[in-house]
Amino acid sequence: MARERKFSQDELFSATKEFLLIHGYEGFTFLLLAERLHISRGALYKYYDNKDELITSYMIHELKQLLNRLQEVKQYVRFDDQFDFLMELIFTMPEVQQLIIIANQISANTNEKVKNNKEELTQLHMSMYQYLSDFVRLGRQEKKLKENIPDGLILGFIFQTIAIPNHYGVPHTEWVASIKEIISHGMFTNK
Amino acid sequence: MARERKFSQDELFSATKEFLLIHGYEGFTFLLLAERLHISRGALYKYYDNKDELITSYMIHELKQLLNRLQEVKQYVRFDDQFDFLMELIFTMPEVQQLIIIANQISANTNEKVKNNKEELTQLHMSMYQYLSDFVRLGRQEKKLKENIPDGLILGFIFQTIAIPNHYGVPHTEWVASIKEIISHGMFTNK
DNA sequence: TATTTTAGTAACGTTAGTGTCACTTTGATG
DNA sequence: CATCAAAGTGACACTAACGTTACTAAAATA
Repeated sequence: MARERKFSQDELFSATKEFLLIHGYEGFTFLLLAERLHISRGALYKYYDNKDELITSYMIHELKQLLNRLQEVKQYVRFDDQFDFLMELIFTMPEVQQLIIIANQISANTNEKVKNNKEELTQLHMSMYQYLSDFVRLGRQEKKLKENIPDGLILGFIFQTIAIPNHYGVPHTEWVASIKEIISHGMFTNK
Repeated sequence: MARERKFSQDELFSATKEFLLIHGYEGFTFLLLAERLHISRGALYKYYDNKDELITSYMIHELKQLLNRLQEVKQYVRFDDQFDFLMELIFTMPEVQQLIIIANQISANTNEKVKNNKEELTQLHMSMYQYLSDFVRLGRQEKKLKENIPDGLILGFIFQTIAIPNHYGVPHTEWVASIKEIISHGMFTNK
């Protein structure tokens, strides 16, 4: 290496995440990022040809981390334990859902690197889906999950409910416990 | 009137909705809209000073419609019936959640009209919240809702679950029935 | 210490969106 | 049919983001 960088990849990616969540795909710019990192806009082009390449690279990083932690689910034998683990995991990365949606706005691009990145993202998605459908399969084997509810909805509930805004600042543990309660046994009493 | 408009307010608003959902707040432009309506960009400035004013006006229109239909909830006396009505209603406007989030990106603006529009939107939100908290109160009175679950989460579940993507194209009635089932009694069997 | 390699800068032309304005078009009304 | 008011146009100046490039700065190494 000839000269030290003024910023770390970690700083770059966490700023990327922040701005993507605030401004969305179209509102995300290299200038914004450059200012945050105290470098000039031009410097960023040393590493990424355009924002699609940067964003997809960041998303690969983010999904790899998620996948890494997701595979720990295998350590749990019983469905209930897998469920608890999954809920905890997802609550540590509540923005991932939204980021995936934002990243999907990246259209078919002429850039070769972006194409490759998008393919890698698809692979990562599929790996994630593998773990999740194993989880559902286990639940069905153990007869823990109601038979008539489609797989996609079971996973959808688990992933979507973390995005419910906690407007009134209910304490985290209480909030999570309530969500797990509803997903498991509903919000209705049996009266 | 001196001359007929080339577009109706309905066309304008439905295009606005479409582009907002596709491109988000920052990606929404007057040119996009003008092309869709087969008019020049300049013509739009006859009606709205800028995109914030257009978007807030559109959102007022959208929320008024929702509120209009929401107040029918009063016609139902029993909590269960109100619940059914609410679920059906929300499923007819699944994008409203996302649109509200997008509209919230509009920052404090110097334009007086935009300020007024934003205030009107706040009012509409509060009216909506009134109906919804009446609904929750009824559920608690009838002892239909579990006591330990916070209000915000009950409403959050109802509003958030409509955004779960039905990737595998489960038929609508089946999908809605399953969502109601989970919200009411959970996805777990009692074994 | 001279060389090489990488990091970063600053300026350029380009493109796309913004808001404005003088102008033309259209159709209803006196 | 002349007039007027609203609808619509197209050009203008401006700004912000884009991607490129010739350049300078810094640090490792030979």
